Amino acid sequence: MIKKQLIMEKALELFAKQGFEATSVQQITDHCGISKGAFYLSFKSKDELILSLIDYFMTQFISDIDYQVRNVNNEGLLFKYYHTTFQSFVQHSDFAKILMNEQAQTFNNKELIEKLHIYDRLLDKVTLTMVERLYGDEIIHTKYDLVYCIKGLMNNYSKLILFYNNSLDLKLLSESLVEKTNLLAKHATIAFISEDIIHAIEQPNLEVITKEQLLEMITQKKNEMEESIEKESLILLEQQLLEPTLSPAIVKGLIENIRNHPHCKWISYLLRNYFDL
Amino acid sequence: MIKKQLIMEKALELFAKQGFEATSVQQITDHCGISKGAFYLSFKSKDELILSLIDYFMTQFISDIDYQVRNVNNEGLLFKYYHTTFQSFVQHSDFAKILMNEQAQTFNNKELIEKLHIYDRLLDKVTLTMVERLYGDEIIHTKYDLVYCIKGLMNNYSKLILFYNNSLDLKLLSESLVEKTNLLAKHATIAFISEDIIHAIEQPNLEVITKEQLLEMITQKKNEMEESIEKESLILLEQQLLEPTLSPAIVKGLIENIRNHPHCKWISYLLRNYFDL
DNA sequence: TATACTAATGACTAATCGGTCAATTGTCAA
DNA sequence: TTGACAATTGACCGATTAGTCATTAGTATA
Repeated sequence: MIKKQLIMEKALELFAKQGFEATSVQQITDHCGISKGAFYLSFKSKDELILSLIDYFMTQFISDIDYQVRNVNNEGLLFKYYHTTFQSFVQHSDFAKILMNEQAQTFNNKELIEKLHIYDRLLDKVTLTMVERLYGDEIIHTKYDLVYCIKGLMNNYSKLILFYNNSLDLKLLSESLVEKTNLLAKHATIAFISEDIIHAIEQPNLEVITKEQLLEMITQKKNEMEESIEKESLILLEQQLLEPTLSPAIVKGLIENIRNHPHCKWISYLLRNYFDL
Repeated sequence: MIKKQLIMEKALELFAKQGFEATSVQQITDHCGISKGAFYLSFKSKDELILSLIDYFMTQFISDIDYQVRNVNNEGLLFKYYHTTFQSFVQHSDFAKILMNEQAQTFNNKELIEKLHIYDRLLDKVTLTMVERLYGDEIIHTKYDLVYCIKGLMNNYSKLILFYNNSLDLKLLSESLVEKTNLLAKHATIAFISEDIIHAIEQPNLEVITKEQLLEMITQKKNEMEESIEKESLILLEQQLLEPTLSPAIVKGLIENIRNHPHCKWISYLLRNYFDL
């Protein structure tokens, strides 16, 4: 398990520098100081590695943003949304670079492309929730279009952050985008992206996660964790899933406990959704 | 020369479908119905091929946009700018796909990355010119930021056009973006991209083209062209370069004559810049 | 027809890749 | 110390690649 972490870290560096295809397994193992065979003890294939990386970072990223959108009051939410996103990009800039460079069809792995697509839509969903909360009915006809604009602006400025990350002023950038978003939300009338187009794009629905899947994930995570408040909280949440006895306030507190554990961010996100908190 | 065209066309299709790296020279030659050896009679390497494709399309693309910006009056210019761009994208969607997918570091060819960067900046320059003409002094502090927003929005919507190009309404899309651009131009006050940042990014200056380079290009193009009005115009423009005798109006007319010839678009763009028309 | 030339071919090379597996090393209970 | 088992190694395999070049096919001239 430690070995797996090592490989992921070192591979991330190389992928960010050279791209996924251009980095060989040999290079990765050299960089780790292990043999090629050892690599295949931790990962079934090179594809499984990049897949793990995507999962590892995207789940954390979406969980963080979703938490902000759910728990910051409207005043300042938009700023927090942008600022959190850009901070995450800077913090995990190696991963962000991979995501930028390998945007679309570069991978010849269908599973991976679908995965990226799903995370992309989850992010859209979070943004949509925020936009609805912030502007309510006044943007009912333009909300999908607004989400798309936010995404476009953010993508573009993110590129700047990654390639010239000599300490850009993320606060100013976020403020600038807050102003722009408000302008577009309050005055734009001609929407290009309608609900129809969104539905046409989203073809297969996002699968709803079942209780059983949640329980299975929790069981797995428990084994990976050392004894701690987080693990204890997770066990209590597991019991709550099997037999609801605790009050919403307690459940919310338990989820809060595990929120910042890197391995639990995704579960905390899923639980928030499941318990509708 | 015909062979070169054939290879470029067929390769374009394959690159759009599978990506550059994933397409082998063998596949290209099979698709053309020629041998692998024949490929290397037309191109020194696979890299030279993609390089030629980038040049061929980007020069046309930038020339077209630049022409619109220079020759359409302010009323309706913004719409024309967006509409022309999106139409070009649809018309050359195979090339646009390559450009989208292979965005950045995918190519391990420095020359190519630099080339893309240069075209990118040329496009920014055209957009900046337009923005300055449209809004004048009122956006003097926000113009670079505005250009960057326009780019971000356009990039994002372009993706949509390419991947779901089932006859989207380009007119509506353009109108929608016109409205948004006007909103941002007239009401946004907090600019993130300042002139300083632009200068920091643009490191090496865009080289100014010399008269000698222009003459050389014209000589080369003349040999590739059959007898026509376009060729005759080109010869007259060549003489004008060597010894200015014609009035600006005539020069402008001559440039107009060659504007729509696929092989002359770039030269017409360069000449417009050179004669400052 | 014979000659000289160019255009085109495709078998070949050398390199690199992801992935495998027999052999080796390390570990720990008896 | 021994022996059984797990962890680790790296030489090796088959597949694929860009690029080469001796050979052949096609064509124009004398």
